[in-house]
Amino acid sequence: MPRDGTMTRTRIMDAAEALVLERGFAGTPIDEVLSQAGVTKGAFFHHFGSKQELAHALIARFVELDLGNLESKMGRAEKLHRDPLQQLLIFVGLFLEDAELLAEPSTGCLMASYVYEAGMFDDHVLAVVHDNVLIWRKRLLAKLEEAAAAHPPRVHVDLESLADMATVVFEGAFVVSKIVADPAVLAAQLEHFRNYIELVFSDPR
Amino acid sequence: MPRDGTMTRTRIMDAAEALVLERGFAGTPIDEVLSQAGVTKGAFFHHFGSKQELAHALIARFVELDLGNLESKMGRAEKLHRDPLQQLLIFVGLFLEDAELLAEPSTGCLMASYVYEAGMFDDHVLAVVHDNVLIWRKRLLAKLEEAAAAHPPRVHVDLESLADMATVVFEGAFVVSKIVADPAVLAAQLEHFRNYIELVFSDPR
DNA sequence: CTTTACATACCGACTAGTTGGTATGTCTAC
DNA sequence: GTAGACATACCAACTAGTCGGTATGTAAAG
Repeated sequence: MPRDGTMTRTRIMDAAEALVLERGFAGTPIDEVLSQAGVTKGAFFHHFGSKQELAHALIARFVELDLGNLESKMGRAEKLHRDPLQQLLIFVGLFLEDAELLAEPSTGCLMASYVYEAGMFDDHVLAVVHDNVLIWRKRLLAKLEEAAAAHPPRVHVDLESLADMATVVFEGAFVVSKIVADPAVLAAQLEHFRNYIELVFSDPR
Repeated sequence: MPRDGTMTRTRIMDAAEALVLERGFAGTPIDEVLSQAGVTKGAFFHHFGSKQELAHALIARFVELDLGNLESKMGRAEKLHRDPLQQLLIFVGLFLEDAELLAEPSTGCLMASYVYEAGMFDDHVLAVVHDNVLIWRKRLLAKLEEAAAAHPPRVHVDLESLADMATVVFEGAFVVSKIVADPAVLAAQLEHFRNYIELVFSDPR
């Protein structure tokens, strides 16, 4: 085996992701990525055939981490309680824990960044984003249906869109958090989301 | 006065806004705007001193319309009912009416588009976005405090972040709606938001 | 153990095309 | 005629991508 290039590749991707989240994909020239990562143009085009290929690598890595986070937290929630409603509340709570540690506004979500430049990417890249959101929907919907079976909702709610609400809260909170330059926005919104679920399914007294 | 240029100016801005929402600001070359608007480079630089000046004009117009929408709907809600909680629910309902008319996903929010390219804009431009979100927060917070006074919340909620939740829902729903290519997302999320407010303030029975 | 062969990792000058912006001229309404 | 509303030609800087070449590691033949 020749020398290992994964270090260089990772440094390029780290620098690129940070820049894309701050300036957008089209607003991030390759040269800027290179100087941030401390590598040369030759190294870049050795690892990525084109800028578009970098875009794909970035979103693929982002989504993989995101799905890992989803599964990890859902798995922990499922082990921490037997009741599906409580599992959901714990699941949100685990994200809340993370959110409360933020010292400055999150750099945002690469998916949203891409969506607001959708015209720059081919369908291949956008499909990764699309699939990820549908996986979140499916995973949360299944859990919501379990919860609804055990705890009949006190008001009528559409469960599929309630599942989507998780993604909506994250994406919306990222945007607002950046606008008002306040890292606490995400935690506060997650708390409202948890409240809502609790109120919807709480047994009427 | 010689010929009226407001028509040309508007056409440039309309074309630019559509393109920016689809491809981002950096991803939208002036030439593309020109061909879409059917005007020439001379016309463009007659109306805007620079591309950055176009960015400012776009967000200023967007925010002005947005604030008009806020005030208009809040005003209508306040005339349709005397109780502040009901006013809030009607307020959200009026946005819901609009959302239900959407035949395809909204083109999104220019503020979010700018935030995900924040590094491209000067503080002057970003401040317009910041101020707008704070105005929404202030307006809704005042109404929420009235509502809370008349209807003590059944659970503890932070009213300021609940006010922000309106913006969060819009921004988040725009993103998700675009990702899953479904115009119904916004209406569904607004309904959840309305439900939540109702559940929080509903008098316990 | 050393030489040869070969593969991956990387370098940096160069190019073809694009982009924001300018310079200058023309037309039109008053 | 003059001032604002355009049009056309043009430029300098930038950008993605290329290309010939080098460095460094593995593996097998001698």
